[in-house]
Amino acid sequence: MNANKIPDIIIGRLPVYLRALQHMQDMGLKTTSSQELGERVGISAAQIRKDISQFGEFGKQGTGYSIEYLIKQLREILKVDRIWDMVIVGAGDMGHAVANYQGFSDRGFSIVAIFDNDKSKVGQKIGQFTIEDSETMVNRIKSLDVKIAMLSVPASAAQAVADQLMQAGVRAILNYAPISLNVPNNVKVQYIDPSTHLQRMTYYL
Amino acid sequence: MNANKIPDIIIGRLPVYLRALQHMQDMGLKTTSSQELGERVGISAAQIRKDISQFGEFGKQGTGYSIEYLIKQLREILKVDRIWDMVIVGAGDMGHAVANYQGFSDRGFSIVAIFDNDKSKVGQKIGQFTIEDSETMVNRIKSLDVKIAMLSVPASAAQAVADQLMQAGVRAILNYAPISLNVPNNVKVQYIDPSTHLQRMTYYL
DNA sequence: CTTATTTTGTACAATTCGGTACAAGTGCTT
DNA sequence: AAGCACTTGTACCGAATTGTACAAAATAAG
Repeated sequence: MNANKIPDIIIGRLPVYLRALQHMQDMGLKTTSSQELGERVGISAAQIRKDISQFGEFGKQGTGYSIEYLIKQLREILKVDRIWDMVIVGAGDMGHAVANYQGFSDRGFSIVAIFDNDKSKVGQKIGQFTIEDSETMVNRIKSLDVKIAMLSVPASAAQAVADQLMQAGVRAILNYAPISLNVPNNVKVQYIDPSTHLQRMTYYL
Repeated sequence: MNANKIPDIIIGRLPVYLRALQHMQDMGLKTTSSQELGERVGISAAQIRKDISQFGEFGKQGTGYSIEYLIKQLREILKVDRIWDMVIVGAGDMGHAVANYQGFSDRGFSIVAIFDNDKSKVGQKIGQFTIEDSETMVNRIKSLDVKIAMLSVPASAAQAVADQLMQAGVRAILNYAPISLNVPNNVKVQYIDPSTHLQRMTYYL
């Protein structure tokens, strides 16, 4: 792996490649080519080859890539060759749906705690989790040494909660609240706002 | 407004600007500058000016932009100066959460029907909606003339359902299933896969 | 009325990104 | 063992995107 600075945009495509490769592996395939992978994910073969070659020579001329090996490499590059603990803040409908989602463990993530500031929710169960009080959140996250949080609180509370999360040592936030967060450079945010995603498409209708 | 082809990447930023502007309006602000807006959304002021100026001269030197006017313009550009009907396919946890989400109507969208292929769910209520049978989906969507769908079925079913949706005339799909969809050029897809979003951040941790 | 301050829209420059094309390696067939 | 089909990794180039800088317009202050 080069010590070069890899562009964000490339890093952003790797999880898509990884997801497609795992799907192919589940279907029993052993090898693939940049051509085939490209058709699956809707990206040109050359782009995929160039992206992957940023990190090493993982393919073999004439035969393509070993799916198992490429998955292993991508998981290492993306640091999901391990399990990351996460917390959820906000136990509304979205918090519930995310907490019940079964798709995290296969992809490198595990929920370890859920918080809400509504005292009437505290103590209730979501699956195997018990909703904890937001007031205890910062210390709890510190003691669990959690670096990733999913934020599913109302927009009006999102920045304040994000500030608390950062104070607790969180470095990556998946933000379901429909508002842009202000964070320093060493904290990453990804946004999931269905209305924003939809508005990106209506222009073309 | 120029008839020029506007790059996707610019269209993608407009909903973020719009969301921030609506937030500012809710706070009672009347005008803003590219500087202020940029700080809010984490994009350079010059970038914002250039993006907006693609569509016309909406600002005034010395004072900036009227928030109300700019919102109006952006809503027209993005075609959310109207209400788009949408359907949800898949009434699992995520389908439920999306169906109960209250944030669509303010932003140009309205859910009109929910489908599932599980006969035991058909007829059950989610909020004011009754889950309908997938078998009736294509004709129902055609008769409702719906162009936008949210896809919250398992990955294994997603492509087949997407094909049905397109057959029914759907032109924009918000895909919650963790798989890349194969669609023709005249159909738009946006992806919401929390694991993929998370994997985009772990690289930097 | 004049001057200082703010802010837009855009010309120009720099950088980043993606596509094209191909040498070279691999395996298969004959 | 020679020829063929396939595929990678990369050099090169053009396109797309972003940053810099500033003229011009609007307002505010004195």
